[in-house]
Formats: sequence, C-alpha cells, structure tokens
Amino acid sequence: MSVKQAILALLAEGDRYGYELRAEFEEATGGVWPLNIGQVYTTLDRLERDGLVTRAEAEDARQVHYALTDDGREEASAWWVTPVEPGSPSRDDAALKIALAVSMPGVDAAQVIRVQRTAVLSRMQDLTRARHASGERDSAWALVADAMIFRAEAEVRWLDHTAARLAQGELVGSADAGGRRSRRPADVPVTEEAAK
Amino acid sequence: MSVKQAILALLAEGDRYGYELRAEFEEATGGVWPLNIGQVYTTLDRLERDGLVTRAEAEDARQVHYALTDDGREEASAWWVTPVEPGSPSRDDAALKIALAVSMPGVDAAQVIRVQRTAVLSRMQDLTRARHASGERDSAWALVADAMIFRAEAEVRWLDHTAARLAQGELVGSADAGGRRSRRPADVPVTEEAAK
DNA sequence: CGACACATGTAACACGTTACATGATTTG
DNA sequence: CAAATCATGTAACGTGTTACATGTGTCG
Repeated sequence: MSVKQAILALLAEGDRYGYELRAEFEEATGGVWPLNIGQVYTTLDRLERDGLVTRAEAEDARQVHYALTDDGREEASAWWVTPVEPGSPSRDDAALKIALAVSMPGVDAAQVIRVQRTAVLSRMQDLTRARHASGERDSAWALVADAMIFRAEAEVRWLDHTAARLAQGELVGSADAGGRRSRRPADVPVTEEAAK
Repeated sequence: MSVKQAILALLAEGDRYGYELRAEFEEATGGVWPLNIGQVYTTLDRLERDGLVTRAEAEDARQVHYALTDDGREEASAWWVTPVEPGSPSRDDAALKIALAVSMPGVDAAQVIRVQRTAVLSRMQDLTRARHASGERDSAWALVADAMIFRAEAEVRWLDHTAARLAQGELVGSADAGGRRSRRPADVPVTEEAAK
C-alpha cells in the first residue's frame, strides 16, 4: 500500500522514471527497505490504469517518464494529511505468536518469550551501536533506525510485562479455564477502519 | 507467513478442520485479527501439497480433517524456538512515510508528524480504556491489546523525538545538502535474515 | 573485450482480502 | 418454514518476492 503512495508522493516533485523512483525511495529511507524494481514497474502500470499517472515524454529514449494526473496529485496531497492505518492491519507477528503460545497447552510460553526477547534485544543493540557510530552522517537512515529502536524497546518491555504476567498466573495456560470465555466487548473498535 | 505457522501449531494438538482452525486462531488472539476462512483452506492446500499436513478421516462427513505429517510436526516445534523476523520485513509504514516527508521539499513534515501523533494517541487511549475496562475477562485479548498499547506508546515517543530533531534542524529538509551523502555503513546488518 | 551500471520489462509464486457459490444443520 | 450458523470451496485482485530476459552505455 505504501509503495503506491510513496511513488505518487515522489512524482509530485516532477516527472520521474522507474529506476529513478526506486533510487529516490531508497535514498529517502536510508536504504533500509530495498524497493523491488519489478514492483515499481507493475505499480506504475496499475497507477496508469487507474488514471493517477500518465506517461510523459523523456529526453532519453531508454527512459519511460511518468507524471501525476490531477487525480494523482489529489491522492498524493491527501496522503500527507491522513494517518497511516494503525495496529490491526498488519498483524503483529510476535504478539500473535506469544498469544498462541500462551493459549496452547504443551507449549512453554515462557521460553518462547525468552527466545524472542534475546533476538529483539540483540537486534536492538546492533541498531543502537550503529546509530551512535553513524551519528548524523545519514539523517534518513538515522530517522528510520530510531523508529526501529523505539519499536524494539517497546517489544522488549511488552515481552517482560507478559512474562511477568505469565509467571504471576494471570494468563490462563489452557483454553478450558472456566468454560467458554466471553468475547471482547463489542464497543471496542480494534479492527475498525480509519474514519473516512 | 504466520498464518501458516499458526495453523501448524494448532494442528500439533490434534486433528482439526478448517472452520475449527479459524475459530481457535481467533480465540487464541482475542478476536483482534480476524482470520479469513478462504485463506485457511488455501493455506491448508499448500501445506498438503508441501507434505506438512495430510487429510485425516472425520466422523462428520461435512468436515475435512487435517493432521500433521512428521515434517509438519518438525516445522511446528521448530517455530517455537525461532524468533520472528525482526524489523525490516515488513516496512514500518509510519516511519516510511515520515522519512519520505522529511526528505521532500514542499512537504510540511512537522504537520505530517502531528497528524500521525494525534491518530496514534487517540487509538492508544481507546485501547487503554478498553484494556482497563476488560480487566482479565479475556486474557488473550488483554495480551494482544497490551502489545498494541506498548507499540503505540513507542510510536508516539518516536514521533515526538523526530519532531524535536526536525525543529532542531538536525534533519536536512532537502535531498541536496552537502552533496551525495554517504550510504549506511556496510557492517550494519539491518536487512539481514535471522541466522539459521 | 568484459564487467558493470542503467533501464525496462515478464513470469511465477506466496500471501492476503473481498466476494460469491453451494449445501447441510440448527434454531426461533 | 425462515433465518442463522456450520462448513467447504472458488475467483479475482492487490501487493510483495525472486528470478529471468533484454538491451544500452560506460569504464578499466
């Protein structure tokens, strides 16, 4: 979803061709998330089909330049004032796995938590070291690295919190404790779409 | 990816059929992430094709039961001692968007950050309220809700941190400050796979 | 010349979503 | 009986990945 939006955003600055879009995307995000060049072309095809971009003339015959249409320009500017979809869509793989581990008899949930904690902590330390070493040489990379570090810290905190609750016996280990449990209250809009 | 693993994990407890797998998945995760029933069947097809599950006999003729093969059992138990892939794969949509906003001239990155902060904070407060109201009535839901709350807190902190750095002028607003900037140091394994 | 970067594409597949079709069983 | 639930599937499409094919330009 965000690749499409990112391409529209980049095109708002002027005509671009596929290869160039990938380079600018990776530059803007510090090279952390490599963007598949094939996907750029197929995404541009869809955007053209949907009337958000058009082909523009290029000085170099090898290049295929694209420009925003009016619809595309509107979509691009609307993106900036719309928050990204929070939480529910995409599932949190770690939370999903731990929740499953806790609910299943025969699985040592505490150990699953420990394994995850070790991996996240290790990665967090790598990132923190690299972040300090890099300083401000690449501010785009630093910005994204900070996001990953903050998120990793939160995951560690949550894992510790969950491990503590598990040890405290606050989490029922097997699915059949006290009969069928009540569902989540219906007024909690966990899965709701962003208001449009 | 985790749907496949979750199905294998659930099958480790015994034969299950598709409908049942969805119900147990949603029960274990507090109903936060609805699991598409169609995906369950197609995933089971792939798992059968790959020799991780086989069809088993069912007492009720309407149901199609599946059981783990030896390979499937191995895969399921290996999952519990393997940390989930951290960070890079799947891109952090919010970080991506803010990084893009900061790098692009003509975009008010500070406002993009404010919009995102407001949305995340609002969602976090909804979750926190619901979490307190629910107490321990549904421990699976509470566990997942906690994960989302911790993550949302981290996102708010990162947004504040980034807004401050932006105001401080630590983030170059345009792409051409000081010529071509150096790439991220090659020894930082941001995109690496989990060691196997 | 040969390797590499530039540049555009296609094919196949995994995974996820929405929507639809088809029946059997249960329940008001 | 009618409606809801149970249960299995298919089709189409979006998005992402890996891999391959094809050709030009540049540089050692």
